[in-house]
Amino acid sequence: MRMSRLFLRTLRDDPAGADIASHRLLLRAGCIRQVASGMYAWLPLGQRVLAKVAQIVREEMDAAGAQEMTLPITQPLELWERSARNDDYGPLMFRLEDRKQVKFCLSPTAEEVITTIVAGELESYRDLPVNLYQINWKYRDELRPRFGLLRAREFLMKDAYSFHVDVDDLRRTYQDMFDAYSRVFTRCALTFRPVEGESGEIGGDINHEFMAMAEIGEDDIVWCPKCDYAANAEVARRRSEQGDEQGDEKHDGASGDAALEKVYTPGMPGITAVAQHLGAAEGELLKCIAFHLDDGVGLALLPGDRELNEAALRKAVAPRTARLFEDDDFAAHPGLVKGYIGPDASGVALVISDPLVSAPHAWVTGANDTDHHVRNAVLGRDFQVAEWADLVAVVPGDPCPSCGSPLSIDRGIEVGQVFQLGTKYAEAMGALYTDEESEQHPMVMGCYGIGISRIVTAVVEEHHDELGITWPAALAPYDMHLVAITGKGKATGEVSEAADKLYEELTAAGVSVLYDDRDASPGVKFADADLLGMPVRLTLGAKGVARGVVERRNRKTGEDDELPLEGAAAALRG
RNA sequence: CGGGCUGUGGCGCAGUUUGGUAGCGCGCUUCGUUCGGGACGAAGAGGUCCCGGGUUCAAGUCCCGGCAGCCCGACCA
Repeated sequence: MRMSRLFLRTLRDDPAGADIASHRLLLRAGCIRQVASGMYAWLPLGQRVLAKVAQIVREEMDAAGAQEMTLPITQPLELWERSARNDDYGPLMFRLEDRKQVKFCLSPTAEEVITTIVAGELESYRDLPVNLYQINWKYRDELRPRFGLLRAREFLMKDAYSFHVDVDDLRRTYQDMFDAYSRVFTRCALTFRPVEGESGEIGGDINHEFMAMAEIGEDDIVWCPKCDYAANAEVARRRSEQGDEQGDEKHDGASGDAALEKVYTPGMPGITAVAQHLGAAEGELLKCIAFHLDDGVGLALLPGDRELNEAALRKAVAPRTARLFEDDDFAAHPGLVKGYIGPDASGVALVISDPLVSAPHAWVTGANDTDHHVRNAVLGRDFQVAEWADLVAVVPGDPCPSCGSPLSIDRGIEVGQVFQLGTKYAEAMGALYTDEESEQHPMVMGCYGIGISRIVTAVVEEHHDELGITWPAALAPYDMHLVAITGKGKATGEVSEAADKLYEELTAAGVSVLYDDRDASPGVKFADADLLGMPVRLTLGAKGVARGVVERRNRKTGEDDELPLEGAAAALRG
C-alpha cells in the first residue's frame, strides 16, 4: 500500500480523554475513530488488525472442529422472553421495535437463537455433537463505556455453541475449546492466564476465563507462582482450615480467660478508628457484616483487617439469597447498630463466619450499642457461629488452595471465556434429541466466547513503547514499512525509482508492505513508522542506493542491519 | 444511577470571571528554500462558538431548559 493513497491521518497530539496506552495509540495511529460513546469506526489500518485476529480465531476454531455460520444481530425479543433472559439482562440490552411494534434486541450473545435453530434441525443422538460459531458484532448498553475498545457498547466477538448428548461429551469439546483458546492467545502474542471465573448472566456451572495480563485490566486475578492455580478474585479462595493461624503472633496479646469488657468508643464506627483508639491491630477486631438472608437477617464474621468477598458470601448461603445491608435497612432492625454490631446481636437468623475467626482469640468487636465496643469476646463463650465458610477476599500472600504457597494478585483483561452450560437453554427453547431407546432428552450445551476487538486493545497494551505501537508480526497491518528518503537533486529520482522497484518486488514476493512514498521530511516519516508500529522498517536513502543496500530496523528491539538491494525481496520474504 | 468536569476550524487548547461581533499551536492549500529523526519563509483557506429559548442596543461570554462526551464510583465481557 502506498501511504500517499492510504486513508490515514496520524495525530501528533494525544486525543483528549484517551488515558490508556491502547486507546491513545490506536487513535493516534489512525486505526480507530470514536463515533459515539463506546462505538468506534475501524479505519483501514485498524480493520486489517481486526481481520487478522478474526482469521486466527477462525483457523483455530475450524481446526478444533467448529463450523462457522452467521446469526442475525437483530433478534426477536420473544426468544429472550422464553429463556427469561430479557429480565436478567435488563437495561444492559439494546432494544428496538419495528414499524409493526414488534420488539427486537441487538444481540449481546446468541444462545437463544442458535438453540432455536438447532432445535429445528437436529433430532437424533446420531447428529450430536455439533459445535457452531460466528464472528459478529455484539451489543451491550454499558452503564459506563470506557478505556476505548476495552469496554465498548459495540464489540466484535466470536461466539461458539456446542450441543451434546451428555456432560461427558460436553467435557471433551470444552477441553478442545480450552486448548484452541490457548493457541489463539499464544498466536496473538498475549501473556495470558486461564482462570476460574464467575458465570454472570449467561449461567452455567464450570467455566474458565482467559485473562490477558495488563495493568489496566478490570479484573483482579489471583494466581499461584508455584502451581497452576489461578482464579478471578471474585471466586478465588485461600487455603483455610479450622484453627488456621493458631499461635499467630497477632493473636498473642489477649488471653482467653479475660472477662468480656465493654469500652467507650465514641464516634468510631470504623475498624481503623477503633483499633487506633484501643491500641489494637486491625486484625484483632472482629468485623460483623449484616445482610438480608431471604426473609431473615444474617451476620458475616471476619477479622477486621479483611474484606468480605460478596460473591463468596452469596455462594456460601446458596440457594438462599444474600444482600448486604444498606444504610436504610438499619432503621428496620434496631438490634443492629450500624458501626457497632457484635456477633451476638439480637434478631439474627444466621451467623456465618470465615474460618479465620476460629482461632482461639479474644476479639474486640461491637457491643450492639452506639459508641461502645467490647474487648475479650471469645468464640463459644461470648458468641456462637452456626456455619463456617470462606468469606474473606483473598489478599497477596494468602496460602494457595492447591499447594499452600503464597498467592499473587495481578490485573487482567478478560479476552475469552468458556462455559459448560448444561441444559438451561435446551430446555427453554425445546432443543431435544432422541436417544437409542427412543427417549427424548434436552441437549447438553457449552458456549465459548472470544472478544476479537478487545484482543486488539490487550495486544496494544502489551506491545507498545513511548514512540508508538509495536505490533506482533502475526497481527501487524502490514509486514513491513518501507520508508523512502528521497532527498533532493538528481538522487531524488534514483531513490524513488529504487524504492518503487523494491516495493513492487516485495509485493510480488507476497510480503505486505506499507510504502511511505509521501513528499514528507525524513523526521515525519520515521516518527509515523514508529507510531504505526510495523515489525520491520526498511529505509532507502541516497547513500544506501549509491552503495546498493537497504537498511532494516526491527521496530521492537531497535536492531539495525543492511541488506544488498539486489535480491532483497527474496531475502526478506524468508 | 450518584460525584466531578467538558462541549470554540480536522486535532490540542485560550477567550467566559468583567457582554462589544473569535484567537493560538499543530494540521491543510499555494509559492520558494530545505531534505537521514516531527524544517524555514511568505501568502491563504477553513468556525451554525453543542442545541433551543430568554435577558440586552449588543451574547462564545449572563439566565432557563435540553443534548452529547470525558473522568471517579456503583455495575459489567
